[in-house]
Amino acid sequence: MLPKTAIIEYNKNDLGDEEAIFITIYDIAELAGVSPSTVSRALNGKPGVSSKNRALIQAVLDKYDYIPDEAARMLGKQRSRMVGVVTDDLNSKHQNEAFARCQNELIVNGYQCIPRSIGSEPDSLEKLMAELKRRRVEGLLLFGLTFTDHEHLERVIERWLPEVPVLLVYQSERFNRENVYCIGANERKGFQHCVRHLVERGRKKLALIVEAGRASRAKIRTYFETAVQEYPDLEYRVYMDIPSGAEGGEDVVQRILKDLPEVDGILCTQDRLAIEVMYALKKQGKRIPEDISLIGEGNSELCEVCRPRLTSLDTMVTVSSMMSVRILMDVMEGRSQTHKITLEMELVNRETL
Amino acid sequence: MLPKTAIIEYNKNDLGDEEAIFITIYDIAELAGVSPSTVSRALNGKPGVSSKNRALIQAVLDKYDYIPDEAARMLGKQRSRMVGVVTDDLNSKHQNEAFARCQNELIVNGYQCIPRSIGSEPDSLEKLMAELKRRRVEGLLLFGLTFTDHEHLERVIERWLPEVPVLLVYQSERFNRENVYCIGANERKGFQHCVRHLVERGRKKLALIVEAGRASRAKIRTYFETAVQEYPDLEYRVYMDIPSGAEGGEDVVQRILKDLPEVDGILCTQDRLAIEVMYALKKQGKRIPEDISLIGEGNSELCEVCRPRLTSLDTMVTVSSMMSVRILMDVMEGRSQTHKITLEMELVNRETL
DNA sequence: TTGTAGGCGTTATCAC
DNA sequence: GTGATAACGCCTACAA
Repeated sequence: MLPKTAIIEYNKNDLGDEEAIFITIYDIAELAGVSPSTVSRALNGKPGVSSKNRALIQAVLDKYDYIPDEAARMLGKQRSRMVGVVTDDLNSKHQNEAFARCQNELIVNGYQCIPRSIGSEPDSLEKLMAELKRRRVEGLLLFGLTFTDHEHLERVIERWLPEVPVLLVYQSERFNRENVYCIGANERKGFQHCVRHLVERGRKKLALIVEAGRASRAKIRTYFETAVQEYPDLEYRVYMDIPSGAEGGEDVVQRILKDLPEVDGILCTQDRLAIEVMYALKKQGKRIPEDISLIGEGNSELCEVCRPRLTSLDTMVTVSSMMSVRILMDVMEGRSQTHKITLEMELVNRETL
Repeated sequence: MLPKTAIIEYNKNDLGDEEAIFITIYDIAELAGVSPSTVSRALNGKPGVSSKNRALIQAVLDKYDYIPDEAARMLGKQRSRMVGVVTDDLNSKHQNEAFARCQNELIVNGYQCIPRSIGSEPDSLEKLMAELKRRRVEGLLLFGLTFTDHEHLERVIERWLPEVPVLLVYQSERFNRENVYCIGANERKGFQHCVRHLVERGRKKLALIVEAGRASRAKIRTYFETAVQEYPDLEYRVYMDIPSGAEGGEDVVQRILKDLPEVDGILCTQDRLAIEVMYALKKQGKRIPEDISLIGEGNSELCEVCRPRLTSLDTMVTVSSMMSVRILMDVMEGRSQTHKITLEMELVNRETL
């Protein structure tokens, strides 16, 4: 039925070196004895193709493992169905995982994902956005806590992607631009919550430990301090920029025990560091949680692996990232206009409170 | 100098609803008073443009934040500069991290990354490859240990991407296809190594614990058994498909202590599970490592977080993934033809051997 | 050095 | 239902 030679001829014609040769709808059309437009219609499941032809074309398509060229397709219908996914920290397990999940979700929704990660150089954001514009993204997911200069961010978006929906994940500040959305957790309430729990346990002398490199360091400190100041008889100390390795833990514990020898409640904004602090405290003869309550932040796998198991404030990064694609899709398909979503953090109690 | 109205007119012409309008090299050409081809040459830094024109064009480019359309570009020069990056396990922290790093490395090398992850359905690999062909990938990174049916894999590659270099990461079996490369660790020697270390510690009664869902389960068992059998006076038991949560640990410890009450060396092929085993053993009154030596696999962050710190076999996944992009690039740019790279695993001794 | 014209593989708009 | 024909935006001979 079908002339099997057509493809071979085609290949022979064009084959210069050993370049990969792709067959086109023209080839398919010729093989099926119809016109390219009919093939295109059949390919896209559009009406206006007789079922006889449809079957015939399908047979040829299958036979030659034909796959349409995506670039040509994008150019043809002016539509990329791409969304950019940007993260700001290669080393964050949470973000890497979020990344993987989002990418998957996007594909399920019929979109492609353009993964990027952003360095700390000030113009890298600018470059990134230009790149994304070049690829005609129809949406953008911006993960991360580094984006702290909101005016700058707003300007960059205005310049490069003024029309495409941008979702800021892990960010709870409402933006003014119509095309910018955000989802984040309520840190203020989260820390309030922790302090309240410590107080309810009868803790009076608290310490806050913030790990080095945390972008939201200043805000966190404020949240903690205002929460503590609601209880007049509390004493507290704050320790900023503590490196998160074993040394960092030992060090800060030394300092705390010197400053506040009767410390009985510690809130540490990173699980990894909290665990080091815990071991350092035990080394000093302190019992956890009998003598000192300890709360970490992140609710990571690590909490289950240390002993006692670490009580930790879940910052909802997993939930945020799971929701992010859905939210973006809603916006992109005009189903929703919610510009700001705030999640409540959750204190996951294990054995150290 | 430059007629500022051109763009605005262009926009007016074409603006149906509120679609995003992109300016083209034709617009730039008109604005700069040159031909489109000259703009194209300038854009790509090609010779054959007077420095006067080059500067002029650049000015217009900058002024209008012009960004070329990537789809059109791909279509024009028949080149995608894309490489597919496929992982097989969304939950693997190692893979997610590898993912992020590779993506970054690829961009540094001037390539784009098409991220994918693959499910367990048998035809998902086919679909994936078709998709990648559609996007004209010029290279492929296949991460993962799930790809255990090598003939199938070979057939799929043959069908969809017979010409593009494919690098199998975490895979040490040499393939016959010219376009297939692999990098992986020497598991056989790794396990031999562990057993030898246990023997050197004077351990006589060993247990191997393999976590549930491990694709290479059978091979691992063989490697362990042959290693053990080199020492005639060793006793051993193998426990397969143990779920890696806390319950799994307790359970398997019960079984081991029943089967082999004087067990003094345990090798567990997953850090997480090894740690649960450790805690379960301690609960049974065993001292680690005085009574029982324990070795995990993966050398993950968890090893540092438990007490005693877990000695673990590093499977070189981090190194493999760091190297993978470089290797693929070497192949793609014709610098190398090494089809198989094998890394030696490393036993990282902490406190449980 | 510059411009013209044709091609890349699709989709979309029309006639028929 | 079908098939020319013209976009889509860029690249690249080839000609000037």
